[in-house]
Amino acid sequence: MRLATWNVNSLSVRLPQVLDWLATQSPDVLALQETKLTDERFPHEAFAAAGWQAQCFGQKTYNGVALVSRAPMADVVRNIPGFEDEQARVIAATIGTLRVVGAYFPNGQEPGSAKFAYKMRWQDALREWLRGELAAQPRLVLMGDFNVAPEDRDVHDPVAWAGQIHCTPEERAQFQGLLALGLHDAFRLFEQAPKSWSWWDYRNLAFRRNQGLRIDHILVSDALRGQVRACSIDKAPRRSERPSDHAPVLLDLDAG
DNA sequence: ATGGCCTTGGTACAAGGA
Repeated sequence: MRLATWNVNSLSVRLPQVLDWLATQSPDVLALQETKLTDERFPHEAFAAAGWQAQCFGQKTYNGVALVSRAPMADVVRNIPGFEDEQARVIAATIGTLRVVGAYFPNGQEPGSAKFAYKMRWQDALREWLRGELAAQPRLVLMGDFNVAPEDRDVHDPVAWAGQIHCTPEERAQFQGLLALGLHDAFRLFEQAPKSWSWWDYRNLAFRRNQGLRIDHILVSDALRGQVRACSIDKAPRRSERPSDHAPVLLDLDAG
C-alpha cells in the first residue's frame, strides 16, 4: 500500500499535475494541502474520471485540505474536534484498516507573533486529539505539511535559519511531542541522501541550488512501524513547469 | 536588503506563504 502527501499550492493551478502524478506513482491515498478551494469548487469529477474519490475540506483563498483515495473513506473528520478554527487544516478518514490524518500545520509567520501563538495552540489541540485517535485506532498515519524542519540536517543552512520560523526550539519541541505519542518519522526510518528537502523557495533559484527545508512529513504509529518498506521525496514535480514549491512525500507499507 | 517568487481576489496591489 502506498500513501503520499503533497502541498500543491492551489489545486486549481496544479490539478493537471496532480492527475499526472497520480497516474505515474499510483498511490492508494494522497493527502493534499493548500487546495485554496471552497468545497463547491472541488474538482470531484476530474478525480472520479481517473478512478479516484475525494473528501475535501476547503475555504476561499487560503489553506484547504483533501484526501484522494482509490478505496472508500469512512468516519471523515474535518478539523480538530473541540478546537474552534476558521481555517481548514485537517481532514481524517478511515481507509481499509488505516486511520489517515492529513494536515496543513499553521505557518506561524514569525516567532513571538499572534500567528506563532496560534501555531502552538493548534498543535497542542492536534496532539491531544491524536492521543485519543491512536487509542481508538492504533494503525494511524499522520501526514502533511508540518511547517517544521525537525532537525538541523533538515535545513540547507542551519546557521542562517537558526531561530527562524520552522526552526525554533518551540516548533521542534512540538514535533517531538507528536513523536512522544508513539509516532515515527517514516523518512528517518531509512538511510537517506544528505540535503533531502521537501520545499524550496520560489526565489533565488533555490531549487536549482538545492537550498530547501524538509517540512513535509509522514508519521506512522508504533503499530505500523514494522510495515514501513520505504519513504521518499519525489523531486520530479518540482522540476516541472509552474511547480508547487513543495514536493510530494511517499510511503510504502506492507499490505499486511 | 524589510529584496528576490507565486497565488488569490479582482483588475491595483496587499496578504500570505516559508
